[in-house]
Amino acid sequence: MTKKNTTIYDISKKLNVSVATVSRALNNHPRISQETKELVMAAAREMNYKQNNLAKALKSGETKTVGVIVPYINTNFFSSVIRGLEEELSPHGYHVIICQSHEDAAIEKKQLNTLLNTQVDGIFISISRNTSDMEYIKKILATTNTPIIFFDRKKDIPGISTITIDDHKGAFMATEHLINQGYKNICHFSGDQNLEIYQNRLNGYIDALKANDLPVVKENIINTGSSIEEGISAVKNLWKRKIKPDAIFSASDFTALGACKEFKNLKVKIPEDIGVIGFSNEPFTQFMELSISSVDQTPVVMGKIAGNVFLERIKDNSSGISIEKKLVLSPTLHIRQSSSRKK
Amino acid sequence: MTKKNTTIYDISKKLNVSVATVSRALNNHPRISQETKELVMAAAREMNYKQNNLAKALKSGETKTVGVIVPYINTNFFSSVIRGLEEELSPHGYHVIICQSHEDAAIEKKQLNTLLNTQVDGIFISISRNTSDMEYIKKILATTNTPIIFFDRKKDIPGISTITIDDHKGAFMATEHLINQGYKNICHFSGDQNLEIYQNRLNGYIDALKANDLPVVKENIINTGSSIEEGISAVKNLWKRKIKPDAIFSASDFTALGACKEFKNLKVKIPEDIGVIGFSNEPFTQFMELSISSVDQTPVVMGKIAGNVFLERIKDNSSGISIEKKLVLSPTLHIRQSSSRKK
DNA sequence: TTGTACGCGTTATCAG
DNA sequence: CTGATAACGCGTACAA
Repeated sequence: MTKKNTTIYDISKKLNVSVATVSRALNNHPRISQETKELVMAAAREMNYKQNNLAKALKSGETKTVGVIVPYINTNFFSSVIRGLEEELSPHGYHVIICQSHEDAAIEKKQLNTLLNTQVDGIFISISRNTSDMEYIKKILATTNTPIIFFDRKKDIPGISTITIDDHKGAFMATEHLINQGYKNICHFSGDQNLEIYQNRLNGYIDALKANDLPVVKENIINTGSSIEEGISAVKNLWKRKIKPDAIFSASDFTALGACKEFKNLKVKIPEDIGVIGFSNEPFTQFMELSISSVDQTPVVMGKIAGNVFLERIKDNSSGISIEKKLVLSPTLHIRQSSSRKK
Repeated sequence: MTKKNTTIYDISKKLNVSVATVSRALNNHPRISQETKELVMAAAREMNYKQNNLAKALKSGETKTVGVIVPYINTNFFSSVIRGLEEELSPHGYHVIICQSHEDAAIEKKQLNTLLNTQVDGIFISISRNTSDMEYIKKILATTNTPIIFFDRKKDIPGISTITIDDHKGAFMATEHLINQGYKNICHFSGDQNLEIYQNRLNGYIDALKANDLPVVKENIINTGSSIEEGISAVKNLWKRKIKPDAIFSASDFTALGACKEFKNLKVKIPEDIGVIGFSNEPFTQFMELSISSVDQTPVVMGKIAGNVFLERIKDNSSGISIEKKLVLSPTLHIRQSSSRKK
């Protein structure tokens, strides 16, 4: 009762030709007569033949499939990167398998291995918060040809290409924008310092202060995560101080949002009394009645470029060369109401 | 120079046993001595053996991979469904391939075919806006065993299981909530009527009015898409009327947002002068300073249930039975400021 | 308990 | 231009 797919054997039997001929006809091989070509094509259509990519992959060693591992897929940033990836690779016949690490290094490692077992042609990773051990990745690099590409959340490893945005620059721009708006006592909500992106944002903040002859105050660097709640409680603590800040550059839009909520609660006026700017350009930042300034990471573009790096790498691979690339995209500052004090 | 993966042949050669023994040892076959089992395992680890799922799949006919086709992946709803799908299927060893139809029936059809060629074990689809021809899907159903499952945006086809939410109920609840808040002249922003979900929301709205002895006014059903801009312009047109509505039930959160923006612009007070409620429970609806009421579709749950339907179907398949399921989830009403007039 | 040999569906090589 | 056959890596029926 199980429906069987028709194979080139079925076609060859029906037409009394060899499977080799059928295969060649189907692949439009030059040394095959137009006549039989059409004959085969017609039979294939009639018998509803569908090429079995599995067998082809086993033979050729190419699955035309790539894997991508992200912490969670249902965030604006990661789903947008994956969108870009799919749109870049799909026209070249590649499928995209998605895996979630749930911010867990152990799961991430496991996903990586199952992807390798599935013989994907390439793997894209944005590492989890607590990923630190890179030895097993180096081992994979040494024992396989599968290209691994990091995007956004990366570590520097020889042989691995990376696509990131210039977080330092984004943070620098955001901070300097606040300074230009006349804010002088600027706090930073820092995000998880285990990740390079947040280290870079912190450094961008510090360097912008220095470049503008403002003091770097240790107490103004607040260690937060990336949630609304942490933004709220950070502001609560801040407002117990005698000397209060007049601006906040948050490494996350969500903590920025939490801050805005709490400021409203405290009847502190934005942007008059305090300036706020976030990072990521989450959709909600522009929807708010009091729109929140933010740094855009152009995630769809990042995905497309990651896909392109992979395609180039595949091409280079066949010609023997394969040099890692370190691509850094430039972020865009979106200035909105929450930080616009000057007219 | 190309690094070759080690196969069971390599292990068998090294250990001077047959490939069959290696294969069995690796799969923990009962009738194999503990001794050789450990020997093989050790060698496998040492030689960095990775099972080639491709070959296994070709042999077994199961790829342990499913495909999912959605209009776009980077929307909160679809990426959340896919998250649920991945979390349900991953523990069972399945990978998820994602495809985007870009709201184009032709692309959707093409994606479906390439997924079929890749021999996926199942396909999940939320159809595009302009998908109407179902003949080729019926043909696929007739000629292959691959289960196809629709979620959210569906058509009724014998043999295809569907997972949806009760859009009629969600719309009914939303409308009745507005009525209970004392609103009497309620408009509906309707969304694309080619899709069942929007038809059902419209009908839910109409039935709620009837159930509460309110007149169904044709002019109060506004044909909109799902963008902020359309919400804005719809309100602009509405406010040219002599008799103005006092509430809006929008089939989309984005048109609801547009409406709120325009009302602010017009200095119309929400919820005092006009009540607004949307649909989808997009993250931003709760973030707004004036939070927007909405109907939650529980997308992650929908994805998990879709995955579960697939798993059950696979099980049933081997036992010969396979009856389609039509699952309808119940939506949840989230009442927020934009529609809360009574204390 | 272990080994031999075949098949999954394709493509590629070598003959003719 | 076409045909026979090996090979991709694995699991398994059959045999020992």
